Amino acid sequence: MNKKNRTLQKPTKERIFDESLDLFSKKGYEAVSVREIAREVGIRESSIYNHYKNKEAILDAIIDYFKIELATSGTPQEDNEALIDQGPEVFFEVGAKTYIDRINTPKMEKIWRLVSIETYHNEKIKRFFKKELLEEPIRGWEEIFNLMIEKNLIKPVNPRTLAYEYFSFVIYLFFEYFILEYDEDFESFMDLALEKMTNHTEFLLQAIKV
Amino acid sequence: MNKKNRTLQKPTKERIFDESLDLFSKKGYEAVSVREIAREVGIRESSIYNHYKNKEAILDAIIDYFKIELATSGTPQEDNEALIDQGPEVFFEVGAKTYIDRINTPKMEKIWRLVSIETYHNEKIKRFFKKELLEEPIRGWEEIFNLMIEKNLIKPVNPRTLAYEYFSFVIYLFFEYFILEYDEDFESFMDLALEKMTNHTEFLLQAIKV
DNA sequence: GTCTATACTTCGATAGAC
DNA sequence: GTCTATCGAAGTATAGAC
Repeated sequence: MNKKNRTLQKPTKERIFDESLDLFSKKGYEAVSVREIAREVGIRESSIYNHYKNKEAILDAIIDYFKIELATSGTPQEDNEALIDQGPEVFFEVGAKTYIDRINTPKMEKIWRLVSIETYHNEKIKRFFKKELLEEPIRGWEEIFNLMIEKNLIKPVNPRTLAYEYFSFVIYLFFEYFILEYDEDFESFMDLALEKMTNHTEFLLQAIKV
Repeated sequence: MNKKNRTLQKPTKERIFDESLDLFSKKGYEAVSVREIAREVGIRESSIYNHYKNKEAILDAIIDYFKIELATSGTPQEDNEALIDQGPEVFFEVGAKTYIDRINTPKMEKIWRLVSIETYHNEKIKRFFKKELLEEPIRGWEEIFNLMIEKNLIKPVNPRTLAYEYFSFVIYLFFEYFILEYDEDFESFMDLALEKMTNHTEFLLQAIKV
């Protein structure tokens, strides 16, 4: 490849990252060989090791990227306080937007899929999922519902119960999409998922409104 | 091994089944080798092939066993009709009992775990999960809620929405247990899960009671 | 039905030339 | 930084003796 073409292309390390993510998210980490990654990138497998220590290091890089992207997305904690006074409707809307924003690029969508399918047997991913994608959001929503109750915006139901009521449905939708229907059409799934989520929040709202 | 000991022992085919299930549910299908199964059973790997055509045939046998066990458990359809008149409380109780019954033996618990972790990348298991463990129950619960509305036992909320409200939480609990917390203590998880499920059904009940 | 022996394949990873 | 060449380990599966 001449110099001109090379300057037009992404660096090899980034191409390894992208192709690995593509393959991992489609087939699972174990089912993808280093040879296969190399073939897709267009280099020999031994050249991979000039960029990453081993296969696992590629996975680690992907997870690190995911953590950083998640950390810089979503609503800042301080804004929550101001939003709460506007009532639960606004909050559910912002909440839904936050989750959608987090899968809004093809890259992030692939990593979500990868995290979903590898959680069960990669200890690092599992701990990350439990802590950052389950316990932390539940805790956050509990706090939000608690404040709403204090401000008399909703009925005084146990805020932890409400957090589970709201968030278990989100987890369910993620499960449905990334585990069971990932191959199918994204657009039509998303339409249906949004409709389900709307029904869910409307039901919840109806149940707790003062 | 002499004849007396052999008669006291399970047939080799059953021991292959049991050890395979044990290993698959702990480590995942791909991560278990035929050699490893053979070692646990106490025979050579080549002897496995006298009982099962190949590794995949063992998995198929496990899934078949699971299907049969599921089909013969649970509440018969006809009984539903009679139960509905007793109101939603009774139904939620029976529903919870049904799901618990289905993981009530160590063998069934292991298969649940196996199905949960292999769904993402075994096409047969995925189709089975989607159809029998998700769509069919949702459809069943929709029908139940629909009848309750007709009999004026609950508020006239969209029965499909109610089915999702109820059942997405069940899926969530299964996900939490089999994917995220399987290693941990079953008893203490079960206590917490039952408490969560009780909170959930109480909340739902409160929201839809006439 | 179990054994030994082995064929055959694929994997991750390294050494060293260029 | 990429290549050729190759290693050792591990995998599934089969043939044939007992």
